[in-house]
Amino acid sequence: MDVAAALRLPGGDAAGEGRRPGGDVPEPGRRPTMKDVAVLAGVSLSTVSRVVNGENARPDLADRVQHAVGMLGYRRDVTASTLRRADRMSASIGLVVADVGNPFFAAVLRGVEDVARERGVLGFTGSSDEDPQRERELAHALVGRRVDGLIMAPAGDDHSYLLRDRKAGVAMVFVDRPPRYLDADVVLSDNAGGTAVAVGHLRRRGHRRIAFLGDRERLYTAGERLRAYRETLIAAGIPIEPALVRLGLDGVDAAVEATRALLAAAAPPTAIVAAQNLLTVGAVHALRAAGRQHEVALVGFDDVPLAAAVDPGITVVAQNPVEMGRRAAELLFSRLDGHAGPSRSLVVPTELIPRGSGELPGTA
Amino acid sequence: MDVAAALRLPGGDAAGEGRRPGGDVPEPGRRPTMKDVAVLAGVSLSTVSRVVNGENARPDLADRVQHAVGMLGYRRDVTASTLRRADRMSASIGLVVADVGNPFFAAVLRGVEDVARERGVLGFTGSSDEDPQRERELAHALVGRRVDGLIMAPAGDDHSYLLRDRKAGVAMVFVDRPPRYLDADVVLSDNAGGTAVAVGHLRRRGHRRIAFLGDRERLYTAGERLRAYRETLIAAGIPIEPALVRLGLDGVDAAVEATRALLAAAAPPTAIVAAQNLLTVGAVHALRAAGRQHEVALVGFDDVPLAAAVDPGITVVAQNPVEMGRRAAELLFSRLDGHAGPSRSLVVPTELIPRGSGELPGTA
DNA sequence: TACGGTGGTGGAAACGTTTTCTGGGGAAGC
DNA sequence: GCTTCCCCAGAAAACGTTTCCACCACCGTA
Repeated sequence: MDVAAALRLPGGDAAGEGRRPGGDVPEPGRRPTMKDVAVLAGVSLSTVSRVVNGENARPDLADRVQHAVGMLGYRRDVTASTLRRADRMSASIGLVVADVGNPFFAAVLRGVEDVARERGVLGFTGSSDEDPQRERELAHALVGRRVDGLIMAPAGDDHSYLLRDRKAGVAMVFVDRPPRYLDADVVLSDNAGGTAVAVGHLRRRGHRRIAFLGDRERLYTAGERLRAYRETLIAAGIPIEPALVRLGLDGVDAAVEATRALLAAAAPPTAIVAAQNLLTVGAVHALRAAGRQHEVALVGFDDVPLAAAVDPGITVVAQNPVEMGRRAAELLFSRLDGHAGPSRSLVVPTELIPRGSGELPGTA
Repeated sequence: MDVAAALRLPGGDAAGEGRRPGGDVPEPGRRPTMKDVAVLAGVSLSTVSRVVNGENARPDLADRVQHAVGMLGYRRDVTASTLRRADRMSASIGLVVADVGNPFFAAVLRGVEDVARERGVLGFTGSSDEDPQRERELAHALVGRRVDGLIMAPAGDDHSYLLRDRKAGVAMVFVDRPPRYLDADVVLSDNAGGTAVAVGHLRRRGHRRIAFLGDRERLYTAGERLRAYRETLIAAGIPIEPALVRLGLDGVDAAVEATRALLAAAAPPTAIVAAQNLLTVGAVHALRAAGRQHEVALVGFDDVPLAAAVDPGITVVAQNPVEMGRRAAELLFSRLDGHAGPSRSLVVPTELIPRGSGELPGTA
């Protein structure tokens, strides 16, 4: 029986690539719908829907439907389904991070995917590039695609614009950085604790002149780490020396330049805390270029590949981005499953990994 | 005028977080639709649609609509729009790579996003983990969400299952690896050329005993690099020594182990080619652990951060994953724009970056 | 035998949007 | 002044699906 002809479908000759006479317009190709399946199986549309969704139907009818589905290669249209169904669920979520290409955020995304996969949920991903405006556009674009939930590493400093969407039922979880003017679940690294450990570690090796390389202050993580740096030093009775604090560094090159300037100063630091993965890489390069990598101590925040292979090995305060992503996804799905309690806040611990660079002694 | 009351909307008190009496069920919250806008603006549904889509309408009516849109916070439902519109475009694409968390693929995704962003297109991302079955499931899930196109770094060895979807109008481009049993656009790295350069580079330093660390052979890139390794050696009159070829390595640890075994052998290699980023990292660690990093040469395929900071610096054949992603996206969008020519195949060049490890002399 | 309950079917409405179609109003042309 | 044409507003159908509802057949029980 020629199924395709019966239904006026373009014909399912899966092996027929290129069998068409050359040069004709590629036919648009209609996709089989439930109605097609219903006709072929000789049942009603509703029955097809029920069978496809696994609700119970008369066994013989179910068989006919399954068979027709197979013949036509029918696949349910999730978007149409979402539009109609009572719960409006799309099995899709939106992810906004600073940069998909940054290994830290890539790992976060991976963590989210691990959890989402088990539920058959797919995620849209987008990079804000630390631009609040772009973050907003992304969030709107995602909501417009009717995602069930949003996981964001926000760049902006006002997230009240999301209120309306949350009220409309969009679940949201923030990761790496908390929202502002919006009360929502959040998963953070132990920024302050990790930084305090880093500074303390250097202090115990006798360092007093500890420099700080920081990202743009408006970013939450940068602010937290800077704050902890200052507080830890002050608690140790060491005054903050502004010349040793370099902020607003937005990448490897900026860190190289800042480190070079620090080393060239009249009173250079004996140790450096690099508050972000790219800044650590920059500091390493600058230290080596100056030939002082065995002299000036370094502790980085966030681990980097090959950190153990350089000489000296780079001591870091490692984060756990995959775990952060997983946790964020778990919080999100618990909301989608109906959990309605007050917002939760999780802190994923950091771990100091000594590898050499952080154990160089201070000139006490 | 109380807009919300007029339309039976939940009420837009954006500042009213928590004003609800505690403990009540969070109301589901209906989202305003075009119909609501139409009622408020006192025009017909079609007029709202036209205004929202920027078609020309009477200025005074357009103003009323815009105003109503603002008051209600109306946002168009892209999924419903896709369902109805003639071209069925969703402004969404699907991306399937081996692992979102691998820096190489993360960079590819970033390249794709750069191009997609300009068009207001958002991408779903998923990791196949090199599992053909998982790849298939992902592709189906994406098509079920009615993406306009697919960009895939395939794991499987038969992609004819995508034929039906391509016929139905889904554009597809393959990246990093070509499809099989399917004729489609593809963007590749110069795997063979890059490997030949790597081997030639070592040859010129007098190396004859050059080992090869390779990924699972069934992966296209792994196969290509292995082939080029063999061919280059044979062309140079050097017979392949099976003991020096270690395949099937699926990560850092496997590479560490393989390198350790190579070094411990009776006749160890004087140089190593590591055919993938993670394998390079593993080789570096093993060489250092054995204290032979200044003795056994190393060239890696695909660059890694900090490669310049280790001692010796790691010579690599760098790929350009961001560019690969961009090119793939450009090919995809050209198809979506109606380009109907035969499949195109792009090769993105690689670049040898000498940093020291590849310039160690062979014991000629 | 009559009756209410149960389980499952098919028809039809609905989701939020775009598009086709019909019709009215005004401008232009005779 | 009348016709023709064009532009654009509004009504209604359609996209592919789920859900509501009416209905039927069958079962067990009174």
